[in-house]
Amino acid sequence: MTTERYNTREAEPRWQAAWNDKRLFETAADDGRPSYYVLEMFPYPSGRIHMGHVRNYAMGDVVARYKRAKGFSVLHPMGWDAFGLPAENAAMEKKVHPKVWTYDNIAAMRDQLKSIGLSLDWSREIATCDPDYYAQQQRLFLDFLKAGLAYRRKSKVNWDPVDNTVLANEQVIDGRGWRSGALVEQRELTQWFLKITAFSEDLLAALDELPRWPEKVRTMQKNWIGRSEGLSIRWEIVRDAAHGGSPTREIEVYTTRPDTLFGASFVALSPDHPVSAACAECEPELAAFIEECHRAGTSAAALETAEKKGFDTGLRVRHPFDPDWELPVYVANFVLMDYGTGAIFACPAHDQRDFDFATKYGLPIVPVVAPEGTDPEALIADGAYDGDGRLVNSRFLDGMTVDEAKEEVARRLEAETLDATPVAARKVNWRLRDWGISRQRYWGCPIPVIHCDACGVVPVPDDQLPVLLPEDVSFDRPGNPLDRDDSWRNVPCPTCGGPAHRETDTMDTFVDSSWYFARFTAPRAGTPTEPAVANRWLPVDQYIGGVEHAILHLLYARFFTRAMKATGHVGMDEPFAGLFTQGMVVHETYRDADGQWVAPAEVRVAEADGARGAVRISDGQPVEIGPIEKMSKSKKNVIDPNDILETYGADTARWFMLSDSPPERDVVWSEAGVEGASRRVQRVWRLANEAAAKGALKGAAAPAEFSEPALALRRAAHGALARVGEGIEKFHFNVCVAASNELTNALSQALQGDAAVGEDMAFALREAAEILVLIVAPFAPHLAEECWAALGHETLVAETPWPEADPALLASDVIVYPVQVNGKKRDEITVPVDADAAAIEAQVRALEAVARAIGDKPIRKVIVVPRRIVNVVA
RNA sequence: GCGGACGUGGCGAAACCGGUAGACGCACGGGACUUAAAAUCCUGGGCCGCAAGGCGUGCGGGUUCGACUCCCGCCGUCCGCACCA
Repeated sequence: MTTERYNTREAEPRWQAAWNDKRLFETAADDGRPSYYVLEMFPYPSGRIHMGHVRNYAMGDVVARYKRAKGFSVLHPMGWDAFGLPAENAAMEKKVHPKVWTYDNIAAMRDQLKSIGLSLDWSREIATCDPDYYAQQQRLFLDFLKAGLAYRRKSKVNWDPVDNTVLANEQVIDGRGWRSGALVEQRELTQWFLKITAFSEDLLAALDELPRWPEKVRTMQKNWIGRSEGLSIRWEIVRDAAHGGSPTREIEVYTTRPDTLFGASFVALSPDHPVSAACAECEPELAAFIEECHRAGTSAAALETAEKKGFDTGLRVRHPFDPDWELPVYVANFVLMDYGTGAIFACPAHDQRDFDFATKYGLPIVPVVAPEGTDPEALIADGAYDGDGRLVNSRFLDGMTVDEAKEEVARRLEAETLDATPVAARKVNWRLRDWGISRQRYWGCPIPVIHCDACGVVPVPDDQLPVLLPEDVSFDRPGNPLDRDDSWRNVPCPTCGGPAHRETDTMDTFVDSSWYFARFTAPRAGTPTEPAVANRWLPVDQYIGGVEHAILHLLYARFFTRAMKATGHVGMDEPFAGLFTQGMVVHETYRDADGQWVAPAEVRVAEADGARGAVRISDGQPVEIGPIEKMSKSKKNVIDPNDILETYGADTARWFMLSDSPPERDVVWSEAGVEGASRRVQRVWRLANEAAAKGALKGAAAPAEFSEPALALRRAAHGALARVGEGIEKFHFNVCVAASNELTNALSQALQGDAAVGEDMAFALREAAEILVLIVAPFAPHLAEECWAALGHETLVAETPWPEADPALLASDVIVYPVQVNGKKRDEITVPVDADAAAIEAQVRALEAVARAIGDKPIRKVIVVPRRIVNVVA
């Protein structure tokens, strides 16, 4: 037995160099092989990779290496999502230019990623902050502008008056800027939008044609897009406010429950509704109420718990079905301006919000829907009823089902008119809004337009692209450096030559990641894509990343692909045919007696008397073991991949990431688990060397006859081979690892003892070792190369085809039938595969265990399920 | 509140289409090798029970010769969205 150990630190860089020298992972030109595009979500260059990256890229690499071995032409590129706020923060805090900071980080992370041994085509590397990349993004933007898919409008934004910048919703904490702590204002700014709503219907419908996406993600997108069918109803204003009044003669509301119209008790307006504003002009108390709503509205926490509040405007509207029925109009804090028409009619009996409101202000609550045989009043005794039923208290609707009543109301109101136009119209409403992409930031892709007083918004002409970011900027003052850089900002108008200025907003960084997968297919092209090449590779066959991008990134990318199709850059609608969302890497947390977090590296965990305990290594003080949580700096439960790679090597880290836990679930990182993976790596290496010494020579012919032990080993090898291939196709990597472990165990068994082996076993040993090496290769590629060389090969595993499992060895010539009596297993019998049911039954009836189990009852039936099981019914 | 997912040994988990529940691994026990340890190898184990046997996939029902798997009703955990009319 060999006592040496496999030296990962020496071997891994050596094999990486070997792959690199042969340029094995650079994607070949179209050579007629079927193509396969594997992509993992590209990282933000924070400066260090984390364990989540290792897991994500290990999964992608398994697929890439497997598909390559299966004969596909594989595209597996890597790049950097390199624009964004952290670079500007670093510039402010550390006085480093964002560009320098970003490219330094990229260099550091590239080295780290390369040490993992991923089969990436580095020749296609892109960073979204490369002028080459964002130049093409500017072309796309201008094409979208021309196609009407980009436009400018006024929009409310969160404005931080101290930092002079716009904040995203998630950057506003309790109504204050996350950085400055200043009270955030709502400001109207003119912003650029991309018209994602142009594709609402298609983005929704096409989700049903993405069978290889997780159901969860499709559902989340469906909810986000939020299609609803309803009726838009115009209510005539019959009495104006005491002083002043409404600018219009009517109020339009949107409802999905027109059937409840006879249960209407009031109309409610959003505080931002134009009619609310008009009424407020002569009604200081109302103005104050609206102001209060705005203040409360900035805090998400306040919104959740906010009490329903309203203010009677004094306006009265006429019920569409009854000229004598007048309803009050309130301004209510729970009505949203940007959904529907910003106004609703309220039916308290069948909507909980309306119910709360009506209860508070003493408004009527009339039930109009109830299941047959129930008391409508009792139904709403302690809350709104939103279930199904038949109409009551509703005149001509009485007795109808909800659906019938909806249809009847729509039909009648479409026919009625108010001021010569129909009172109501059927309407489909969407929750999805257009995508605001303006950011008042430096480190992003400049929006390539010029503002001219005479000509308006002028696109930057193609020969003046790209609009490059100026490099000489300072971050010592708040606000957008582009805005105060006159030499960059002031330019002549491309149309009239007069004085003009550049757009100083840059694009949301989600734009950058909305098309990078397409750019990878022709990363150096002078146009955004080369359509013929893009069409060969896209859609991405397998995309892998975290669920946290289920909505925004994935929805934006789906929109972008459609917009790029509309502008002639690609030929398909969907960017990702297959999507896999992997779970997080989590770790135990530790706290000392003072409640301070302690890092895993400072802790020693030991088991004593069956209970796990932990102490701090430095002072031996006990440390409390806390819950397992996502790795985060604040809780200090972070494992640095660098430490792992140095101690155990890349293969161990990769192997561990893919063992045990199913890929879609969280994986708990533990020291013991890594140690285990490391032992497996060493064991495979040892067994491969032993098999090389004891097994047949490379390329030896198969003997005609195999003894039972040799045959068993061959079956184990081919069985594992089949299971691993199947497992990879289905993303069951943990099952693949288990299958390769089983083969490792079988090989180890066969290698026991010092006796020389026969020709048949020698052949089986080599065959099993080679299969083991090849099926382990996608998971632990360096190890595989080392073993492959030990087995006498001069070629690389990375260029070796995936072996075919021999079907004859997947099936045994005998079958073990479990024998049940009344569904409980009592015995088992072994019969030849071709044994017929009658013979099996006879054998089972004769079993002593069967007789014992049935006692003196007669056998009623014997069920023989071919190749599966026998059940005796007594 | 709405929507979705999940619940199997001490732990992570596996189980094809309804057919031997617990593969594989972690941790643990016993043994071999060793002056000793590490490493390695062998070996044990769902639970209760001396055993025969019984009980076991969150709980309660149902369908079936047979249910982790299908159906109905609960309980629990996690995730997403959230005043969307």
